[in-house]
Amino acid sequence: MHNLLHNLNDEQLAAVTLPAQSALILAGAGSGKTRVLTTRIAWLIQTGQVSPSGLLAVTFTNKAAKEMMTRLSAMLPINTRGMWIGTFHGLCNRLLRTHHRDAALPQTFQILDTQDQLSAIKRLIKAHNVDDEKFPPKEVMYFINGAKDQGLRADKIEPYNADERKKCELYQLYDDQCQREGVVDFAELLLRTYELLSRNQPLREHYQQRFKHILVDEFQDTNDLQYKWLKLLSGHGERDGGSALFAVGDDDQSIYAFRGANVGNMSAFEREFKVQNLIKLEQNYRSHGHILDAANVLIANNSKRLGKNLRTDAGHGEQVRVYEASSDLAEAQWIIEETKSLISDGAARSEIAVLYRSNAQSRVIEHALFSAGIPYHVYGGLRYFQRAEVKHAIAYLQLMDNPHNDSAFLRVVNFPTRGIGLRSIEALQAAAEQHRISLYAAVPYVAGKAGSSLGGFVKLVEGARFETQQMALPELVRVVLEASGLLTHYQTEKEGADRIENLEQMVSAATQFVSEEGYGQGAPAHLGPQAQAQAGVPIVNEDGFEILDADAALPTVMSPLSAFLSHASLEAGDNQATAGQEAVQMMTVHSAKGLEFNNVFITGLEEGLFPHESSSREHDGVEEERRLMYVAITRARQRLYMCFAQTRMLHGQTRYNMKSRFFDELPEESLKWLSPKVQSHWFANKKSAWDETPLVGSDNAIAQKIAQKSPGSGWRIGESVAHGKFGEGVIVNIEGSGNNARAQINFGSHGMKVLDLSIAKLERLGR
DNA sequence: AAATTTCTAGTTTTT
DNA sequence: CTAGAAATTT
Repeated sequence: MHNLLHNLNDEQLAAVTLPAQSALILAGAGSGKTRVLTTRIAWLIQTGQVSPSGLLAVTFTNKAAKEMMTRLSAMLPINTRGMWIGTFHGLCNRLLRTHHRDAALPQTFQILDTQDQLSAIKRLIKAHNVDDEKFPPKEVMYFINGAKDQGLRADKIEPYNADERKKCELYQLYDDQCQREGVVDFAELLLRTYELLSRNQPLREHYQQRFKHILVDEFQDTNDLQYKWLKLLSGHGERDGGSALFAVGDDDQSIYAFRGANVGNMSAFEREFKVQNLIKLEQNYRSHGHILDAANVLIANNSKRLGKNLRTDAGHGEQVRVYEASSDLAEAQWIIEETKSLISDGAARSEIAVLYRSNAQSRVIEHALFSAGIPYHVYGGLRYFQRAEVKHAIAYLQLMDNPHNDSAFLRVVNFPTRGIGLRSIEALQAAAEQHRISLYAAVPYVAGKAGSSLGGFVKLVEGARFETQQMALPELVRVVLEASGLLTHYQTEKEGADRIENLEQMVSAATQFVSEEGYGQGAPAHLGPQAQAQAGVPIVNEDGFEILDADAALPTVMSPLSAFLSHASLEAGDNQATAGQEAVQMMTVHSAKGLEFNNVFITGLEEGLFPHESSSREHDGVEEERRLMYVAITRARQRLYMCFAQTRMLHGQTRYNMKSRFFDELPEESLKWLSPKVQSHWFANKKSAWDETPLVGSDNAIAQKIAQKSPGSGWRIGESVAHGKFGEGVIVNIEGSGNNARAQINFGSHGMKVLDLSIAKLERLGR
């Protein structure tokens, strides 16, 4: 038994072997968080404290869930497939499929991804003649999702003003529309499950008693609804004790507030669950000392922290290399040079990561890497199931499984084109609106030519369903690709080769899905759970309430087709981990979270970019940016580079930025400035002046000197200056001349100022 | 229905 | 500037 616990440090061991009570594990970057989580599960099972079916492990990404299962399989000889390990959304999907009746959903309900949701809202706004200038669909979507993420239905929101009242109305209409169509969005999966369990006592108690242990990864990323969901499921405040909730997270790596994550859940959890077991994992196994020092010193500038300090046994290692480039192009060029020398020193390309704050920054660097002939891989493009052609194919499959999905209907009713134009659709929408039914169901109500062409489309879908009745999923997919006319369509299109390839790939995706998810290879794709079920034994509880437990994996509650469609929505496919050739890894800092590399470049460290300018407007925005910087730094194992540029093209305009404030928050001794640290003759001269005369006097003297010597003209755009009150800044623009010359200066955190050059006391920071 | 022009927004992302 | 959507023309 104890081999499991081998090689754990004291902190880790303590966390793994905690008693069955609520616990909060503050797991620093690179402290072996996943290891603790999986070993804890293995230990609980191996010591007989809980059976594999008695615990629930929740993650945010499929990748993390898979990783956990893989590691667990390696530790214990158990089948992890049937275990309750998954994402919030995946687990909710499983519960809702099993209890679809109680949740008031059709068994074949479908999941809208963000694109589908947006188009559904656009449709709604149009149908109700709402001004989309005043209520942009995106904004309405954020409003709805934001409300759902807090667990709020439309009728529970107290609108601030008329606009918000309208949004609530739209929210309600949207929910009605989804209900009619038999579709749910991502947030709905969680909210619906939450409501199901809170309203249905026998069901709730069943699952509460079942899950003796609940383990949550990345707890700092939970939103309000997810926290409520966990509280409910753990039976907090209901039964004695409730289940043991084991939360693992790092408040310093909370970087998803913008999508509803609430770090406050960590302290709320500690308080509300009266957590006695708080363990900090502070031993870092990833980074060398200077890198860790930089991270520690930087993050200490944040006020709202639970408090944690990483340490390493690895020794200081190299200093962080800092480079100031004259332009974004020069920055990219420098990255190329350093990358080349890393590679020639034997570094693997895949161990070199270039990180940036926003995607727009990747272009220049990509271009430079391309010109230099260095292979690279950019993370975060379109994912497989998001590609237009794949979404089209999916839409046909969706219609076969649930014809009332209007989003799917509209996507393909005239694609490939079959003479169903705008007027036909409008007639159909009118009929659907009138009878309050789906577009598909409204087809018989449309008369004339439009009616017959629409009828043809319905026949196509029905025909495909009939034809594929006895087929296994991969075969079904192939038939639908043909019958829909998609393959033919792209064959005739000149640039359709890639798209055809993607469509073909769907057959193999289906094959892989069927074998991995445990569907009998030849099982008919349409076959309902009843026909397949050999598991899923009904459970009768004390009240005589019959529950079909969502016990075994999905095959018992879903047809292969439904399951595949859920899979397509919930797991949009990897764009990550294209572990193809050896390539330099390029990604945003956000997507670098959880990864590590021997060599890391953090680029574009400029005020306005990183920290991003919009962060200063948000509550605790700069603290979040600082955490983001902390995440970036802690990705590096051995060598870390930081760089910034004096000028940068952004939105077609040249911008002059100051270096990031984060440089002032890093320990001097851990940094090695490769370019001269903004010192020139002027600066040097100024220094001697400082020595001779008191502060204020010297400032004045220099300002006068400047004013006399070169009234207005001596300054140039892009130049760095310092001001007694506003600190360091960059001249962005100069207007007027002579004694009237005024300069627009970007003082970073102090904002943009326009100063009269003959009056303002400016000193030059040479470049 | 396809091709062309015009407009417009422009952090971060998973499910 | 520039990608992607929307509007407009052919």
